[in-house]
Amino acid sequence: MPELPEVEVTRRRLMPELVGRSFTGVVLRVAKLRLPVPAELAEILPGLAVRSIERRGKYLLFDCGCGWLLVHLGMTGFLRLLRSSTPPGKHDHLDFIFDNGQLLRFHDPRKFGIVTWFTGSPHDHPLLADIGPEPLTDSFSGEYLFTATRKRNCALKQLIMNSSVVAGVGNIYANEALFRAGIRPDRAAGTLTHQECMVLAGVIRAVLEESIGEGSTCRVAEDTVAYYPQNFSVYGRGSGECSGCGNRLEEIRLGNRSTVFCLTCQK
DNA sequence: AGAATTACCTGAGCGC
DNA sequence: TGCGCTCAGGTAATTC
Repeated sequence: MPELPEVEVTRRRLMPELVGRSFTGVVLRVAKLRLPVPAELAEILPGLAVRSIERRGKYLLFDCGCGWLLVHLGMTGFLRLLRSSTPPGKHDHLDFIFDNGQLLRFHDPRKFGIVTWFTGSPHDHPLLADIGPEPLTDSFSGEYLFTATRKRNCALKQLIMNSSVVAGVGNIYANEALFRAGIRPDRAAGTLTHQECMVLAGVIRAVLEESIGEGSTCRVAEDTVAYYPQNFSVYGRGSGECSGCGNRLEEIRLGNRSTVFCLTCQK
């Protein structure tokens, strides 16, 4: 389940390997992802070099000069760099072959991912145009969050998971951030005080940065990938005890998403 | 406009 | 052993 930290770690891992490299080929085995993978990639990409790899929310953007390769890992997707002779396995839907004998392989059992191509400005792409501020930049702040929560009656957790409010906060880090901020996930967003917004914005940034810093959330070895070896305070601990007070954690569903919190520590 | 619901997909885990 | 069920969850589309 790649969330923003996993996507960022992937970006940082791929940058030094791929920037300056040219595509020599594309092997498309399964095109039916969340959006169809355009077959034209095989004609477009060869000869183009990767100038940079950027990230917007959970989307990876490979800058190819005349256009962009847009990749989303969905729920179960990941990208691996392999020798170009490595035989594909199950769910290895797509390979990008590079001029140094490496291939970038897209693997995604649930096919919730996206691989597509576009030209023009990322700001204008329909998948990217409405994404809110990046939580790791100054465009996301307590002040912003205070404004964004005014007159909003939805549950706070659903609001911070709304990508048009803030980019890239998924279920895991929404649960974790609210626990650390001491705020109940089912609070109506509009009831947050200015001070609570300041705390929450800082905590969202902190949990994401810590996860990126650990770098271990997306550990990629030869042919094994493990997401989230670290321990979470509340996520996945529905029947466990609160690390703060020892009381039993509460598990509810918000927007059909598993939501875990502490009735004592979160107000 | 905002909020709630649904669709997409496969593997793991469970009860029987 | 295996069937059928539920759950996991990002996000766009749809509906209210």
